[in-house]
Amino acid sequence: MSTAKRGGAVTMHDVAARAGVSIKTVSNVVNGYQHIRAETRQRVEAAIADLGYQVNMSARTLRTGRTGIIGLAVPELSLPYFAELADSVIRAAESRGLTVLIEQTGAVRERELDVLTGQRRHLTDGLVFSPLALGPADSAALAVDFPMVLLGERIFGGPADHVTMNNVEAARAATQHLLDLGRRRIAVIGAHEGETMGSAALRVQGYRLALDDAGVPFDPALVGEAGLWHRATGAEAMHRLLESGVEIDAVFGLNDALALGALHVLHARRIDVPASIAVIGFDNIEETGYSSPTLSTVSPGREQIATTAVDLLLSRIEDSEPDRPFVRVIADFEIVGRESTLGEAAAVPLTAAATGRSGRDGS
Amino acid sequence: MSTAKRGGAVTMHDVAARAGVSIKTVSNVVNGYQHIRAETRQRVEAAIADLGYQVNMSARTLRTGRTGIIGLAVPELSLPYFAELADSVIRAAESRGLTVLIEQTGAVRERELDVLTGQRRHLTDGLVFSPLALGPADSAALAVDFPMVLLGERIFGGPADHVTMNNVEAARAATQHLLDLGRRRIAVIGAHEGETMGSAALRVQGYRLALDDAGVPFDPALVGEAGLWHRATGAEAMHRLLESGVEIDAVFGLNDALALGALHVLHARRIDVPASIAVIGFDNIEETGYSSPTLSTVSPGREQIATTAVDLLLSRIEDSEPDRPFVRVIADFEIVGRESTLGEAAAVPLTAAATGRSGRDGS
DNA sequence: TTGTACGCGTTATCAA
DNA sequence: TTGATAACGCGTACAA
Repeated sequence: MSTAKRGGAVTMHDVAARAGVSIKTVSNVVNGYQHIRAETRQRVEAAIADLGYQVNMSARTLRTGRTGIIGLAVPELSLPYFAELADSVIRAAESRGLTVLIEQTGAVRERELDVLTGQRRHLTDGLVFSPLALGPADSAALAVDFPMVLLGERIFGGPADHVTMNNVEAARAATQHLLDLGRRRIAVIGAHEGETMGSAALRVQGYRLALDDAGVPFDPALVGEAGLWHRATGAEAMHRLLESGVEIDAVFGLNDALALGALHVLHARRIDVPASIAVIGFDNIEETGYSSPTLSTVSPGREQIATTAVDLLLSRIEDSEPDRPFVRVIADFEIVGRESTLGEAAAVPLTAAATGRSGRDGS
Repeated sequence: MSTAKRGGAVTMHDVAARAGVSIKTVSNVVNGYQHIRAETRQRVEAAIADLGYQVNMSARTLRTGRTGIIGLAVPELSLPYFAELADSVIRAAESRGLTVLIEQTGAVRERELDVLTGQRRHLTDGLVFSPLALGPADSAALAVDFPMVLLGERIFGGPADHVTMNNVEAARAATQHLLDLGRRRIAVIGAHEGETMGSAALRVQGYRLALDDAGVPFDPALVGEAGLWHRATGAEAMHRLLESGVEIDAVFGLNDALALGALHVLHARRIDVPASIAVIGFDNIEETGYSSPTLSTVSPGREQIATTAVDLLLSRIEDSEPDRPFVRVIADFEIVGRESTLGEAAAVPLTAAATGRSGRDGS
């Protein structure tokens, strides 16, 4: 009936005594062991209900070495994309009987490294990790001896399972969307100078490929740097671009926060979107459906990413496929056209043609 | 050096052997016990570093009964307010050496009750709980035997510590802000029919008090219901109000998501904000500083709420003040005036006069 | 100041 | 099908 925890928790011994069986039998019942006499099982279950017994997870963990908890390390929950991702991961984990422990790294390299070695790892059976600050040079640190799945493409050949999306193709499609609307002076916001492997570099690469295809020359003056992908940095980058006097008729924000920051600045300056400048983002966070104007974006299949990551992690935890090589799963994407590129036409939101691709290959 | 976890974790015994001391001495060093010879301590620390020893949390938990983890139960992380709150709680907990385990209830009553009795409670030392679906009738279920701090005002005299804000006064101030601008036909969005104790009821109450003070008659036709406080429900409520043909010159969204949904509808209908209709929200989520127009709102002192909640919980966990009665802490608030009420004047965001109050009283 | 030995509540091994 | 008993790794009396 009542749950006793503080002050004398009820243990298997108590249940065993009450049911007149041994502790082992109680354990068997609790763990769904099959070969138990129905009558015995019922007695034990009655005793469990009477006493309000609940398994002591610490003891079970100590004994089995498994906690039933997985870690999720993200930069910050106050970034909507990661909050929504966390939501999806928690749901996916829950449906598989797992609990999620979230860690915020602040996208700080040192803290990202901590996540790999810290005490908290002992509380978890595995880790879903979305690194932002680590680079190819940290590849060695990622060779951990516990189950881990990496999200995002920052570390390419890392010694772990990866779930990512086709950043190059998705960015290319987003840029193509702008080109299809007749835009030729397309700025990009959120580039990372000198980076070669991360999402920023890959998305810029897709942007350039689309330009090339269309025979539009690449103009470095149209590239806006932004280290952190926040609304504030997007606003600053947009501001700088406008101040520079360069001609612009479209903006590709490498994520939605950047694009929303840019939208904010354009609105403040009374620049019409999309008539004068069209804007597209990346991530399809919920907010993009409600901004003014609503924001066109790339939908990265968040649910798919979350469930795939949890499943891959679980297969490592359970070691169901012992020597499976590390895989890289590429999630689908989709261009979502809204008012910031289509104008009135998108007032009743419609989803543009799916240009997603997916695949799965060893790595 | 290297972290060994799988395949033969290194234990205190290994460290003790390596350092040539007993396991007890290792334990003393690990736990910062003072009376240890410097030389001994160094030998032990060297052994710990050499072997890459890390404490086994499960064993420690089993022994001490404390996990170092606190639970945080919120409706969903995809609601920006709760994502930002979780961010703050995680930071506050971290600075006090605690880890946070987040649970999503979906604002479903059954799941909120589960949070109080489920297995997960065994993984945590206490719970910070933001219930939405539970009502006064569930008061008994809240009389739990583990440390808990409730967030928000839904259950009034609940048998637990509370951290809340002065919903009535804050809503009154928000409404007053609109009245000060000369608005008289102020709609409110997010009301909950029949509710008497929750945030919705209290905020509506504050709204009515402000109207009374100003001698503005209350008009039920200006009240828009919205069960869930999402952007989508706010948009629907705004839509219904406009369709009803009632005269409106301002809108008070009981939270920011509702107000942003309303803003979206007003924009779609080409209704000028704030010239025709001024809008104010509640929560001061980051998005409000970037919407078009930027959204005036009530800032509830999120950081203060988070740190206070964690501190109260910690005092219960450590039982530092054994028979302290349950307290109700009321956090400060502040009206943040932005473009959606002030128009151009707020183009360079400025924070309006702080009208917050705070207090702490037994309950 | 340090060591010995026991117990926290489970699961697992082996016999019965 | 069930029971007795030994770990799991750590903290802590109590002893030295």
